[in-house]
Amino acid sequence: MNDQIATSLALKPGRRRNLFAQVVEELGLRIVRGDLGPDDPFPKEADLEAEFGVSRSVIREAVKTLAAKGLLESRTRTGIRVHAPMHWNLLDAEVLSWRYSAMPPRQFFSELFEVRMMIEPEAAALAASRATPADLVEIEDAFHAMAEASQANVPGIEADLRFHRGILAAGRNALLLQMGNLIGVGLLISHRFSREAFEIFLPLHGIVFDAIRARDADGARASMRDLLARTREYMKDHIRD
Amino acid sequence: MNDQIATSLALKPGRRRNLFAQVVEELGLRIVRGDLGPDDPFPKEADLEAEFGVSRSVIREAVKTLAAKGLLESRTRTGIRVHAPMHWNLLDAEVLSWRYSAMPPRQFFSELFEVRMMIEPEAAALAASRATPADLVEIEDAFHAMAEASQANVPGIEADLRFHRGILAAGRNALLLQMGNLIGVGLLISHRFSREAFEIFLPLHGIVFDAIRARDADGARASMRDLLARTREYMKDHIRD
DNA sequence: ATTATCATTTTATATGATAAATAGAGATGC
DNA sequence: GCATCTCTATTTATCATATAAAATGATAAT
Repeated sequence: MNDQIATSLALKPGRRRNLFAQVVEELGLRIVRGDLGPDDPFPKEADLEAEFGVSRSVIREAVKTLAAKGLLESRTRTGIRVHAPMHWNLLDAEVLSWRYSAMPPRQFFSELFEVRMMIEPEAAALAASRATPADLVEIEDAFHAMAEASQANVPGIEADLRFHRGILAAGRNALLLQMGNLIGVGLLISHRFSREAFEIFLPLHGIVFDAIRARDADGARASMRDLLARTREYMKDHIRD
Repeated sequence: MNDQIATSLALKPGRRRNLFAQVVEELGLRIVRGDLGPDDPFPKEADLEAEFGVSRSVIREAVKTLAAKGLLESRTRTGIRVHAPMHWNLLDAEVLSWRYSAMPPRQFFSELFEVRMMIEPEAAALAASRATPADLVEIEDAFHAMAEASQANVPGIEADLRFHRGILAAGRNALLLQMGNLIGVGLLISHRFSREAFEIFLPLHGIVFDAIRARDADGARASMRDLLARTREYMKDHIRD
């Protein structure tokens, strides 16, 4: 096989990642974009081999990966079928990023914040009741890293994520921690469309942390809600599609 | 290869599903149970082949599947490494079910309801504002199916799930819909430990639906919160580990 | 009209070979 | 000593080919 022409058609020249990852990403994007719907005939293994110019193992492993994320299903004789969007594992980091690149940023952001608003204030309240000393240290560390990044005028997105994840972790509920991916993409968007947001909202993070450290569940909930609501308002004017 | 002895050791006699699915489940369970932690040396491909008595393709595809669910990572030369639990896709239906079978039911249930309490009341409120006529029909249908199942004294778990999923869908936020898996497992537990719960809480479902149909967001939120809180209370006394 | 049988298509599994990546050992230079 | 560089051995990544199993839809039998 090794059809160079087909290869160059489908596989980007970013030749750093392995073939498997490239095929997964390309097919994942096509599905999430809606190029390939549940009713469209999906190419069978042999066709995908030919199109991407890769071996059967690569195609099969990519298909299994997408199936594991709920994007499709593959059965003997039937072939490959795209699943309806309700079956997709939307909280999976990869699926989330494909979806981000396939949706208008404003809509994506609004959907995302709707869920964050449900989860994070309650998570902060739980953190206030349950945080271990180690949890508090982690959150405080992250906050200091944010402050330093702000001073040094370097992107503090990583520290920001650590801060929010730290709060989720302190809630001591593994399912909550799962929402970390959402926050990650949310921050990515914020930082992409506004450099200032980070510094503007730094003090509000401090208020959240103080409430958690003071074991003030209601205060933690309220201040987290405030932080998120204000960020959402602010970003409304800064995201352009 | 085809080592019959090794095969019989690891693979259950439930010979209905294919080898791939059996290996995925067995390894998934081992990881979620903690038999294989992030620091333990994970068997390499060749060892897994030998242990399960299956070919490389099956092992590789199983490993890719588990990697797609965030349970592990596989790299050249390093081999396979289990990921820390914070990376697991806990909302994936399969991972959720492995986790359920690996945790004390009470703890699992409590963790699960903590998140449902954050999501579903707000989802109900959103549904009250946003539900399309078709959404309302679907929710009502599901409710009637629940009522019929109750009358006929047959398990209405499927209708119950449809009801809750219908509300999530009516919230018109794809990320919310993702929580459907949580609800599914939650119902499975309820129905497993108590046959009566379903009938006891049927009327409360009706109240939620009425509020949504009346476009009463606050009422929908409150009644859903009530339904969940009471279910949680009730189940507290009925789950035994 | 229902069930049984069969042919065909597609994925599932097995195997063996080569390529690529990289952790770790060991050599080198300062 | 300590850093850096080189090489080697190990492991996964990829390719190629063959055979098995599953399941759909047609066809035949009852």
